[in-house]
Amino acid sequence: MRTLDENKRKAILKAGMDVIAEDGFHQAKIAKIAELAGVATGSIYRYYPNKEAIIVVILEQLWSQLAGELRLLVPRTDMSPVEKLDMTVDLVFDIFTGNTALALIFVNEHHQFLMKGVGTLKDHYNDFLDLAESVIREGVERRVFNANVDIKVFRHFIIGAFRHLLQQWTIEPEALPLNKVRQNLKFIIKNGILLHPVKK
Amino acid sequence: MRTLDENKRKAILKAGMDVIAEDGFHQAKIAKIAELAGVATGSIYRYYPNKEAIIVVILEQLWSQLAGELRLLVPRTDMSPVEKLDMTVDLVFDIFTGNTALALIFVNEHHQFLMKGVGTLKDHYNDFLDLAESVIREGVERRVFNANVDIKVFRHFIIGAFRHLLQQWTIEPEALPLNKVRQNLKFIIKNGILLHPVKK
Amino acid sequence: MRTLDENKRKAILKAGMDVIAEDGFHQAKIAKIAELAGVATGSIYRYYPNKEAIIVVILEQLWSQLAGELRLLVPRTDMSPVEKLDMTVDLVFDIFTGNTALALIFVNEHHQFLMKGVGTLKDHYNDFLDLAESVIREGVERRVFNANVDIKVFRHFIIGAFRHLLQQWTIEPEALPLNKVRQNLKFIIKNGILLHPVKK
Amino acid sequence: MRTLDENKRKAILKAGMDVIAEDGFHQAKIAKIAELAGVATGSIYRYYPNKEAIIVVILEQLWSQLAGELRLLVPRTDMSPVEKLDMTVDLVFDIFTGNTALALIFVNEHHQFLMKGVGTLKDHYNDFLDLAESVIREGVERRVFNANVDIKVFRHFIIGAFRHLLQQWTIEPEALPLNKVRQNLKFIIKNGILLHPVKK
DNA sequence: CATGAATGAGCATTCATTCAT
DNA sequence: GATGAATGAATGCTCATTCAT
Repeated sequence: MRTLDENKRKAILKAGMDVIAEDGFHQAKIAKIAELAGVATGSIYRYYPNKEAIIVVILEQLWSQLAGELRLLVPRTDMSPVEKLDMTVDLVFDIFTGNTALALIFVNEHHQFLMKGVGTLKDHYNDFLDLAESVIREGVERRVFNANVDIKVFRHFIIGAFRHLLQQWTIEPEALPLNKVRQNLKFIIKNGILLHPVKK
Repeated sequence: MRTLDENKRKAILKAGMDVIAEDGFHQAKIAKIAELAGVATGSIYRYYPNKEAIIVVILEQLWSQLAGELRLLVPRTDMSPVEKLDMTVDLVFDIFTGNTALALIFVNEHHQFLMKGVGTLKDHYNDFLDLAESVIREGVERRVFNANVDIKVFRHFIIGAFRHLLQQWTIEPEALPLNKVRQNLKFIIKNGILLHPVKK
Repeated sequence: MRTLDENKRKAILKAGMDVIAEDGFHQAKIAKIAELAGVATGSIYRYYPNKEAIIVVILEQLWSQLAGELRLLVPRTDMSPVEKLDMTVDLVFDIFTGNTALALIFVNEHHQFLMKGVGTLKDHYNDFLDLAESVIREGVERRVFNANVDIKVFRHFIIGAFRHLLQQWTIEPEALPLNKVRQNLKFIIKNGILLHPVKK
Repeated sequence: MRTLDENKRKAILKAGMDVIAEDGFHQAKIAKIAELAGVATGSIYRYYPNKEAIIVVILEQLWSQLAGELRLLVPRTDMSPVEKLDMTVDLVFDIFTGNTALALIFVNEHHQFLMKGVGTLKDHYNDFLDLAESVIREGVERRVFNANVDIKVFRHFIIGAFRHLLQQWTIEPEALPLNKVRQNLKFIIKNGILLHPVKK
């Protein structure tokens, strides 16, 4: 009989998210997470095998959700590649807007756990990347996006730009409102900085 | 009279760079740095007051050098804003090409020490950012760059894109050769992804 | 539910007392205290925040107990000031007789922690001193003790004499039995060394 | 040829006295002593084999000097035992008045090095104690001092009282002027606290 | 299942002393 | 003799994880 309390599992995840966002993964103390979740220290280990598992689940859920939403977007025939690209950006912005803690974790911790290859995190992340890539590819095939731009580079380009902007936003949210960032980001990735571009 | 050996100081810095790049700052052990540098543990502390000072000096030198080079570039009248922008990107790429360890430290550790506000790191970094901004501004004023793009956002945009691409490069250098990255980056920030951009 | 074991807390205190008495506070090693107490190194820190706290509690208890006993003695109307003075000396001798370790800690370490002003040590110590002073004062008021002797000096005088005698006793207990010391101390503080005193 | 500079030797001793008085022996750093003495760290070891030797020499000189002065006092036939006792107290007070650093070292550090039995410290100290004892003994034999008081206890009694009063004086010199202390000390050791002593 | 007390490996830093110059 | 750079042993404390209750 499985009597583990799913509410408690979620409470621990939420507490873990807040504490890790605030203190960073290495500084985040299990005892503090337990206290915030309202459970005993030892109880954490009934729900998660170790501290790492907590953040991995957080990140897995993040990319799993984004991949899921993008999966619905990709095959739509009622949208142009440009609209899909904009929409992809919106998906990502939306998930972090209003969840600063999650943003901080993505910004600061995501990379190291991706590298470690723990759990299914890499799979979910690659799912998302592949789907995003297919959006670009469709644009290239339909001669809307420039075929000279390497898709792989472009993909990393956007993610990196986004990550850093998000990081700056968590530092000074007023100076860098997400709406402005979102709008500028969309514009730049499509048009670049040149006022009179000369495409060949 | 025996004096502090500047070669030893450099050896420690180099060893610190390698170990920190490999293990990350928090996991980097002084004993390992000392061994790699060929000095005794305690000798580290004759040259640097603590572990943090080592990485801070590494980062200060990085930005100090970049700011120095950019400072020479900015006032040049024989180059167009576009050329200056390309050149700025080159400066940054050049310093990391052939120094994977430095790239890793920039990618993984720079942010936290910038936030801590230790030493003159922030000053050097801001110097660089301000100079880069003036390149953009000149382009806008001379109606080469699009005035509708927020300069602050654009700046973070490039840095973030660059940082992430660099990170990916350290992971799989063959799949993402820096030359290709550099070329694509320059292109995208100038022209965006659209094949037939519609500027207003 | 497992709770902090008060027996363990006492065992640590006792072990701390023995090790600190033997090696001195600065040389006393936490690992040695833990081993003597039969607990793990880290367990020490569940009961006491740091090494200093251990000795401070030891000293607080010492003076707290002495002040408590003296507090009962001071208001008694069935005893003369002389009897109270003798009794005060007895209180102090009694607490150290049979506890060489405590004596050593008082003799060697008390002063520095008093100066540091950690915890409530100073309060308890001052309580004791004030009560002792009131014994003297009563004697002076009732014209049994000499008003020409400065009470403050006299107080330090006794404590110092006692501390040093205690120190000697810990060095060669046989050559300086506490009973003999106690008796002589009582005599000298009352009568001095002169055979035929000439009081004015 | 002995070319070691005796002025330098004295400068080190003086610097050692000041630093040890200020920081305590264990916290006193050789580098700080060297700096204060105006010599290089390594030079200290040309004059003293190790840190301990410095304080031992300081204490040896102290007791050697006191014993020397007392040695002249003891055989004098023009003074009564009471005068000699007073004079002995004066000798000791005089050496510390105006040398707070030496007082602090005597108060805080003397005991531990006496115990260690390093150098001739113990000999000089015992010389002094024996001479002081002979003063008392003379008083007892001439029926001026009370034979019932154990000389050994009395000796420790005075030293302890003195040490503690000196310690208090270094803490709050204004509240406890040495003149007042000296006068009270002399009075108490002779007459005790009783207004109407009843000697048997 | 829940609890929280117990565990113990792990590490940056200090500083008396040495010794190459 | 003088210097001061180099050495490296030594230790209090943290905290993720375990496990007795």
